Amino acid sequence: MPKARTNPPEIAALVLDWYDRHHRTLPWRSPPGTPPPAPYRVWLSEVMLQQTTVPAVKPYFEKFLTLWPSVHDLANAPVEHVMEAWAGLGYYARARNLHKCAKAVSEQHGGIFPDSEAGLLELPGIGPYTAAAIAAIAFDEPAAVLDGNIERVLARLFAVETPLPQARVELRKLAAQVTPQHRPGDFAQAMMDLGATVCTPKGPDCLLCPLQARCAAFKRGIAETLPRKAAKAARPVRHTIAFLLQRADDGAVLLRRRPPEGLLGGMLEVPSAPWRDTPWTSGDALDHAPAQTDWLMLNGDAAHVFTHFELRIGAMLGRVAAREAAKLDGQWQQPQEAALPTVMKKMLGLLPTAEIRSTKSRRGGRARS
DNA sequence: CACCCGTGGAG
DNA sequence: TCTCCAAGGGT
Repeated sequence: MPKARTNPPEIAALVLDWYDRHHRTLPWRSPPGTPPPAPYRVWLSEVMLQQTTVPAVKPYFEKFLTLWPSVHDLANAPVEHVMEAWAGLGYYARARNLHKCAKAVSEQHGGIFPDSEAGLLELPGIGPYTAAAIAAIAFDEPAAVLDGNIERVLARLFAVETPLPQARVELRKLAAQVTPQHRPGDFAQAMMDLGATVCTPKGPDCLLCPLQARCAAFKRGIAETLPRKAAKAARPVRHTIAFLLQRADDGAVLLRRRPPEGLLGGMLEVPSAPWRDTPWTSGDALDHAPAQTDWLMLNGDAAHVFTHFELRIGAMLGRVAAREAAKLDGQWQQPQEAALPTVMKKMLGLLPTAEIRSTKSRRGGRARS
């Protein structure tokens, strides 16, 4: 177990000094040295930022604050509305847990977030990283924050050559050693900014790094090779056929609510044949159609990449009269207006252009592929 | 620990 | 086109 060769307080001082000169202004952040943002804002931003980039989060953060200015507002909102507002951001369990957490804080903590790392850790959707980040940023607690950025900075600073995820034990220890008692929140954000803008995964800009003189990996010329990681598994391909069923009078499409857990849990979906590892023929897929009608195979297709598999999507087009539509399970929405996960929007994107508009003016017309 | 869980941007 | 991966959490 390599020992830190540098003086931890010196590391923090260098990083904080760099942060004072280079910090970025973000909607959920207070400038260095000023009072921290409300815990609600810190929590909301940290959950949204889990495995998600800053540019992707910005508009969602603003939208949520407008819709639900306080944790009570969010707690009192129907979970369906929260899922809808989250649509497109990904990792939908976060939205479910966000709502659960808001209810817990609102109803069990009087609307006040716990101010300790341990207390925060007990809330839904708040894991080790987020608990430490909120404690440090919102409550000025010297919690050791460790995210992907900080892992990279520390792995390089101390030349940790053990591959992830095993290296985490050591990295946690190093994070604790380096975390200062003073301005721990600014320090955590500074380390993450450093990782995001200077100590980047590829092509780190070591010449601009405030820690260059202390960086063991830079000294050995191996900065870019760290942290080491275990090889990833190949991504399998799965196949489905989307059933684009339109209501004849207004062009609305049939959508269904997915089960609450698992992939895209709780989100709306376009009905589709089971996602399997072999391609479908139109005949086989029809066994899974949501209604008996004339189905037309469309020529277009689409693909969507998930974390652990790729989905290839064909589509069939069907049409039912309003009276028949009312009998089917699910809900009818205009294709452009539905708040859907991206993969479902791609399915709707397979609708022939003429079919997306209201079909009122061309009733009886036949779909073409 | 291993696996599951989205998305879009960068190189 | 393809690979990597971003302020991780739940199970």
